[in-house]
Amino acid sequence: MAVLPSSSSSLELTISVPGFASSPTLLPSSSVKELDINQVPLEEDWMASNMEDEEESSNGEPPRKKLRLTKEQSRLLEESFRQNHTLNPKQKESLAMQLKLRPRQVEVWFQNRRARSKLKQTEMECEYLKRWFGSLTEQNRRLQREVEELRAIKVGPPTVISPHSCEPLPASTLSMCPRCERVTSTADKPPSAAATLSAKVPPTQSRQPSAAC
DNA sequence: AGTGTCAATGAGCCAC
DNA sequence: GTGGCTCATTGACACT
Repeated sequence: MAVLPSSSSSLELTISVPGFASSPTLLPSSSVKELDINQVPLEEDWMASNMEDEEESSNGEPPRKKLRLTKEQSRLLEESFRQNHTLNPKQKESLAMQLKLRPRQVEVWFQNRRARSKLKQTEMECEYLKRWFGSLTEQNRRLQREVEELRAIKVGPPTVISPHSCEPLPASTLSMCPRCERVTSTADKPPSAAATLSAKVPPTQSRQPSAAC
């Protein structure tokens, strides 16, 4: 599932460089100054500053900088992310050129973007499972109630409607006519030698009217 | 000051 | 060995 990017259009590329100030949007009190990359299009300068960084990083205490991608850069990255969640080296290179970023930065952005995407997906799945759990709980409650009701009905002695008197009769008074094999009630008639039915006969079955015998 | 966001880093795994 | 990935974590910065 693709996560829709937040769209924006303005272009403002800033990079935090300790000791360097150029952005008017930043508070003057900020200790870390901003370098507007849009105004530094020279490849050598950019490369040179990168080389400086690498040199510095190998020599002990590198002041870690925070790059903030511009909206336009983010937009382009999101666009290419929508097309492909991974980049081959050539795509990475050309995208980096286009965005005036290092290929490594593009790569990192895609890695982080995939991570964010996955996190969002997981969160959505979590939400979905929560809702599902809720509905299952509700369904379970309903079924439990139903079971309780059915149990309550079953507790009383099973009764049947007499085919003759149309009155409810205990099912234990039912018997089966040996000749026609129809259910009759001993309560309606005097007891006979016919085999008596046990109360196990389901009431629904014994409610069938028997006109014979 | 506390917190959230996100670029960046490093470790570990895997395929070639 | 190299390169690419995921994952956990760090640290800079913005925002409240």
